[in-house]
Amino acid sequence: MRTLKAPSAPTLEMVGAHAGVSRATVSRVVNGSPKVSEEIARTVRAAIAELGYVPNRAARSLASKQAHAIALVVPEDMTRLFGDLYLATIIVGINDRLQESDYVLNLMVASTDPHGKTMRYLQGGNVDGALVVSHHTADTFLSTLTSTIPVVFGGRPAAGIEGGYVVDVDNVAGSRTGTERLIAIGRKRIATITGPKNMRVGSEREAGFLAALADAGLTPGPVVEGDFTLSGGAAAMRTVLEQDPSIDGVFVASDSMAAGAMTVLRSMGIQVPTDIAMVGYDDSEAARSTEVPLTTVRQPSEEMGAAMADILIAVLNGAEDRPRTTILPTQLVIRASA
Amino acid sequence: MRTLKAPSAPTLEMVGAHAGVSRATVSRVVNGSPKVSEEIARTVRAAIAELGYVPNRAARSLASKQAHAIALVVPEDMTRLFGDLYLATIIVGINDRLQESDYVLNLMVASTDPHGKTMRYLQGGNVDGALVVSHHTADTFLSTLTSTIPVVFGGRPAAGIEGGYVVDVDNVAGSRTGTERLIAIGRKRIATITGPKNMRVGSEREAGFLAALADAGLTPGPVVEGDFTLSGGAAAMRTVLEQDPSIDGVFVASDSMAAGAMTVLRSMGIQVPTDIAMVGYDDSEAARSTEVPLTTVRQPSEEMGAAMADILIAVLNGAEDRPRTTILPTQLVIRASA
DNA sequence: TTGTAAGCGTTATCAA
DNA sequence: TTGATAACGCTTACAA
Repeated sequence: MRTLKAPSAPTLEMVGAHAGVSRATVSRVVNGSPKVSEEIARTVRAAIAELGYVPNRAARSLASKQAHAIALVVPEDMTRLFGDLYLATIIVGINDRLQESDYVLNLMVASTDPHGKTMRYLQGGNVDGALVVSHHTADTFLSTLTSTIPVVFGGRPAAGIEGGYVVDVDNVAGSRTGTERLIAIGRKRIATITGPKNMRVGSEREAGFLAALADAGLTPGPVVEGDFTLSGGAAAMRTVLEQDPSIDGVFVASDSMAAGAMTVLRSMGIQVPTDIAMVGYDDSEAARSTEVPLTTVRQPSEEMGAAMADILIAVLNGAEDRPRTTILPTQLVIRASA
Repeated sequence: MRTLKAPSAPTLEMVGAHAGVSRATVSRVVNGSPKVSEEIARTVRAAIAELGYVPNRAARSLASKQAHAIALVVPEDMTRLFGDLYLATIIVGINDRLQESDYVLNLMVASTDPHGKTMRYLQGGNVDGALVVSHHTADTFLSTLTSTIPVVFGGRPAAGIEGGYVVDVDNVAGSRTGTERLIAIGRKRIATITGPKNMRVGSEREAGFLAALADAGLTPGPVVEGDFTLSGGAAAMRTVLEQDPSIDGVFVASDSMAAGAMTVLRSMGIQVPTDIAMVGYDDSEAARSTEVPLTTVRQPSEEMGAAMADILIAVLNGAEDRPRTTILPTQLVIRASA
């Protein structure tokens, strides 16, 4: 049952009274001002703990003209596209860092109303900065944003977008490393199943594959385009085998496709990795669930989220010297398939 | 076109000056108070438009004691577990409704610090209500919340949790429908791969399966417990076949497991649906990516998010008569596997 | 180092 | 129907 009048949340004033100091002093302690004697600070902290004081964000924002909030902007299609852990994991990474700050995350799904409320909200001083999970598909309306508030993109945004910081994964190096694994274990006739070539990730991963082979002086086997789905991977695998039944290794640009490809090999009685070694990409759950556990290239999604948050917070704190682009390394995860 | 010094956002005062009225009147117009003469209202609206006035959320919250914010609380393990579209889709649904209101969504990943900042933040008047995506796993610390602010759970929370509203999916009816599909196409010897039995969804879906068979007067085939993963589904499928090689249908409690199960059938040369018909659950991306597109039971995730938001907003607007529990129906999606 | 006091932009209570 | 005028809880010069 609710009391007639809920005991209102403790204020600075009340904490001050409790600790025998003024509200200003409490404010200083809360904000970690150095000019407070350690003794008083201790008393105040005790009072804060005892009363369970939490700063009122509205009041704080009003007085300081800072929102103490960060927007997480997710293009709508992302929410539909990304079944895999990508988004969720990035969020975990972001959250990790934000938890230590006193910023709050405002989730905005963009594009339901691209030019209206969302933008006005973002530009209206309601958030101090924005994190955009773009995965290379960012809408251009976001470029307006970068001139108003600090923005960090996760994944390089579309070409037209100026300004902002970018955290990205080195796709070329990643697929190069994956391919090199195949070369290192002695495979000579190596094919690849790529992502859609009109997607940046698709072409970048193909580039890394080709570069690794070129460096090793090997001629590439069949290069077949896939669509990042399980069935697409299966279909592509069949095409690869039609084009060249003699291959002994295949680099597949996503784990889902690799899982599909593996079922095809299995059904044809081709042994992995004995007959054909296989390397995937993503280190998603699929990589652990295939019959032969998949050697794959891990994307540091959680680190990516953490880096995005770190950069934005640093910039909000006045860091001027941050590089505009941060490239995170990928990591080869060796399992049984190669 | 930008001035040297960004002109600070227009305030009520400025709009008032522009329109020749007091700030109070402007406030009334903004909030649609009926007691303003239409003529003045028009003038004020013109001034608002001309100046591009947007209310300052912080000031408004401070004065009205309403945060105009809603927390979306996601237990941390959810972010790890739910690769499938479940979470993302619910968020889309929530967002859909919130976009029309003037509430903002605060994303909170719970449990990094269960008893500390998050709870205090939630209870400190920083949000007006909370949406908890519990999927039956809600931590009990959330029960404290329900006595402070309105809470809507998506998925029935753990037993100990009192209060709050619940939006849930009818799992029993869903799996019953899925199983009935198998029966309808003439299968007689039907097995099931269940979810973990200690999870509510797991046991509920098993119950629906058994109920459908009982109604049809059929004896259940093997009932094997899975873990909702692809490889778990594969392993369970092998167990099913060991226990009874003669089955002609299988109801699988998640699409991921169904995908895994299907690879096993395929590798054994068993045709789907000719030899064994299969029905999955979730209608996740996996259902469209399997070799034989999966007939499956769709969870209305987006509608679930929308319902959660609707209910919370209604309650925040003073609705007292809302039922505490809302059950959403599932839907059978027929593809090729059954 | 600490306290006083003036805002921050709204809402809401009174009078007028 | 309108306009003054207090709050709301916090930050931040400015004094002490």
